[in-house]
Amino acid sequence: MDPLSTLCLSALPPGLDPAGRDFFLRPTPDVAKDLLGAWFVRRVGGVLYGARLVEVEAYLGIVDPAAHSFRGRRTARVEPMYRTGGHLYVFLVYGMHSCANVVTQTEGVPEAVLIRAAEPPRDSESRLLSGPAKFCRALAIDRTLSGIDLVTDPDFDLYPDPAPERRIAVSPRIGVAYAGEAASWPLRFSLVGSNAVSGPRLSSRAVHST
DNA sequence: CACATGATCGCCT
DNA sequence: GGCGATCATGTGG
Repeated sequence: MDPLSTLCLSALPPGLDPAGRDFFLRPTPDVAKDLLGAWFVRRVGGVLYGARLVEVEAYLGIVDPAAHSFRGRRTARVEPMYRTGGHLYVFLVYGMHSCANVVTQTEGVPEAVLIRAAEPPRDSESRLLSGPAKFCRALAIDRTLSGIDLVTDPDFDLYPDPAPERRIAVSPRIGVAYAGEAASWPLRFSLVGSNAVSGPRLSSRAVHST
């Protein structure tokens, strides 16, 4: 069955405004934290689908050994990371899974936020998007969408949370052991208490208020 | 619950 | 040629 159908939205919660360009033209960890609680929405065949982001990671570009753009690497795959903030960068990992990033910062500064997990509109399938590849699968996102602009594309929108949750868990990024010291940088952010967060359950992690 | 493993291929050196 | 910004399934405690 079509996984998208479980993300069908009859209507968005009231009082939401789509993120404009400026939202994305800020330090990447700030954008990452402000993406928590945001609704990621797309339209397919006139129908609205979406989910609420609960876990993200910041990738800091040329100085970040875990980033695909480390040391300015610029290939066809990574090209969307060099565009202005608000674009989408999608790549394939392990030959079978897609992962989606929201590009940050101004044109030429290749930083991004990896979307790691989201909550579906109805709580019954709470783990459907609890991982970066599961998020992409559930929303039918693949590499053909790499490079689209979330700010101007009529079929995609991002609605930041107007009343952000203050309890944000901060931890090291997942799956980047190859990056040496950078593997321990505190660049993974998640909403405390969400059922949809990926990976090991939070237990004794640092919790931070913003 | 914790760990281990196989699947599968585009991307870069 | 080597290896992933992962997931589902399997085993054992």
